[in-house]
Amino acid sequence: MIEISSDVIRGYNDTMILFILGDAPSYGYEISKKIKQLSKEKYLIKETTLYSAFTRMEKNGFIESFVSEDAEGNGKKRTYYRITEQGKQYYADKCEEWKLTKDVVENFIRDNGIY
Amino acid sequence: MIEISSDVIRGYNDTMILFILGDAPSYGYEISKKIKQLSKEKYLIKETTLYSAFTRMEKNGFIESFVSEDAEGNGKKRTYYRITEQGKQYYADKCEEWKLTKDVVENFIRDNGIY
DNA sequence: TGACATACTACGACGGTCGTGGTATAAATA
DNA sequence: TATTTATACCACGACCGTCGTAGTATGTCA
Repeated sequence: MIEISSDVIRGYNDTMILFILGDAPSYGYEISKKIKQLSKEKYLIKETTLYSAFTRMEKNGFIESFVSEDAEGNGKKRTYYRITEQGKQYYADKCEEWKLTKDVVENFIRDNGIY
Repeated sequence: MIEISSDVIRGYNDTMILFILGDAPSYGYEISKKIKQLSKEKYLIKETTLYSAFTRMEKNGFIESFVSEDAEGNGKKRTYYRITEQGKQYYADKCEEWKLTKDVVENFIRDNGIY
């Protein structure tokens, strides 16, 4: 089983989080579950990576936090994050960048790595 | 003009170098020119990134260095690198990993970044 | 009772990238 | 002849996203 090293993904963790926040505000644990699910179990974001991304992105103005009870109404307080307009712009830029990146990298990939 | 941040490419610089060394041994300056050319001027590897990749990959056994006069026979000595069997295996693994990575990231990309 | 899932945070190490600056030779241009 | 540009390489240290470790706390299920 091949694993995706996090160094490859580096630079796209933020994009994945913003993709999810584009649908609705969410919180740490839920986001990590959604990343797992959307990647078909192929990628699991580390907790520390996730929460430090929150801190960084809030500082950068890409997301905003607010404390709220969760949707199930069980009275639990959670720190939710919502995407900002700036975050949406950043996400759109990243989507463009991805296309370029893909084009570039694929020039250096051989099918099955065979010469 | 959108630029590819190096953080995205991080983790694939080594792969690009090994792709080029898969054809024939080469040296720093030539490799950087080939990366520029193969990426259609969309990616320029930084000199320091390139030379520190050589050091790292030689330590890891992916490449071997040897000093030789260059092909034009002008008597200039250059430090050439050649890919090893281990390097070929690493490159093949990276090609496989790339497919996975692409699949994963694309689940989080929206066309034109629009919701 | 004990394991497991949920929910979050602090701290510090790791390592690839990159800015800065240095050395040296050769060719081209003014 | 003087200067610039291209070639060719390296040392050093800062930066920063990632991640291992560890800790806190609550709820659920067996």
